[in-house]
Amino acid sequence: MEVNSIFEGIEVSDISKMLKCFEARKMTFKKDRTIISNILNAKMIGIVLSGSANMVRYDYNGNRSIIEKLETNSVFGEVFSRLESGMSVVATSDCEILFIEYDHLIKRCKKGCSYHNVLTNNMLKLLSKKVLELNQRLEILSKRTIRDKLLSYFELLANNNPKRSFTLPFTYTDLADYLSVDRSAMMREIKNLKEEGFIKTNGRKITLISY
Amino acid sequence: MEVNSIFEGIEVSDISKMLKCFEARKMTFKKDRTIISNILNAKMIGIVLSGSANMVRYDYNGNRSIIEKLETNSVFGEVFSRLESGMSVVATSDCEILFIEYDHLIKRCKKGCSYHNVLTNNMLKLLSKKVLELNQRLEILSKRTIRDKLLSYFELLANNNPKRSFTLPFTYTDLADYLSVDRSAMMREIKNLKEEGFIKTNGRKITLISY
DNA sequence: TAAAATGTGTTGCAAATGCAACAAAAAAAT
DNA sequence: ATTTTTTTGTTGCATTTGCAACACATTTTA
Repeated sequence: MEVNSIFEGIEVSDISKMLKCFEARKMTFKKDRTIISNILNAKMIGIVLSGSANMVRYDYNGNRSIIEKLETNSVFGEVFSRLESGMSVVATSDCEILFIEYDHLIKRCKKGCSYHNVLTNNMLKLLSKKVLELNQRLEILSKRTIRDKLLSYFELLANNNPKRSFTLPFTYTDLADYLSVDRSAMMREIKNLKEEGFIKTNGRKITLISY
Repeated sequence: MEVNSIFEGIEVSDISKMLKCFEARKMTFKKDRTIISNILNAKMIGIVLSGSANMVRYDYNGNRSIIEKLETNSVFGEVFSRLESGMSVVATSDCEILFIEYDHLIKRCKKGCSYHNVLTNNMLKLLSKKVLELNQRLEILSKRTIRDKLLSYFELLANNNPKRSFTLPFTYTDLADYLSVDRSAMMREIKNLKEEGFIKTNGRKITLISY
């Protein structure tokens, strides 16, 4: 079975007990506020309880790269996804983030909370999922041309949909940052793909054409 | 503490008991032989017991990408690193691979092997490590130019070394595939970096110059 | 609802990259 | 020790990409 939340399969009453035991802290952030920036020290993980965020990095040229899209229940931070220099997490909508020290999660707590096993297994499955997603991301970025990057990303999005049609999960501007390419060059390539009959678009809704 | 092997902290005698319980199979491969190609079905994981291998993919243009370098103790396969279409694992030296079904690892076995917890924790740490590595890889590939890709990869390699000097872990030809760029273009850029005084090279030994 | 900010679509041009092809060096195989 | 294969280093040229600069549409904010 698919695990979506790190607390899946644990009673709500037990969760709040655990959180005390972990000294977890919940914080809220408005849209576009920076949740974390340049954290190198704390071995903290963050859990998106509600809302969404992007993990981004700006290089010295001012180019933004969207490293990762964080939806509700996403886990980020040291271990889950290293926050290296220049990286930050920015809220893309109002959101609630729960911060927990990583070590608390891993080590059996002294009070012998009975749900540590479930938690560990959930972590395992979430991490596996993340590895999968990272590999998909890598596959896309390892493509040599913008065209191939677009097509393999589109393929991924269309994969679940029998009509080979999907809606982009963000703006075209963000898409360019996600694929790490110049926006105008990307738009040009999308235009080419349309003219050559590979795709149809209607705003952010895209349909792949199968010859 | 750093975990390097999935069986770390488990007695050798217990390991062999477990392996029986898991129906694990050990196979040996000669250098350059394909270990797995296009496995989509089996939820197997492979553990490199000795030797090394590369996880590679060829696109329809025949371009090879080195997705991942697998050293001794690396874990690969479904969950750890999805083997998508076109991907394969190729031995880069004679090696021994242990194959285990993923579900066996996760589920408590019926016979109640006592070391399952240790195993799960090791998995967790190995996975965390892998996520970290994947993120580093992503950071490199998300750089927009060959120059920046080279520099951030070199930075990574030099990071441990106070002399800011290191030896490439593979050939320049492989490096190009690892960075997903054209080899000749990469060589040209390395030449530029040398001429502009950013690096010095002596074969595969490279030194970063800090102005 | 008016003004401001952000996103979309487009283009010319310069710069970076990929491709093809080659010679020479180094490594591996016989 | 010779041959064969692989790797390194290089270049000209075509293609792709990034950059800058727009106009217009859409969304957000005041």
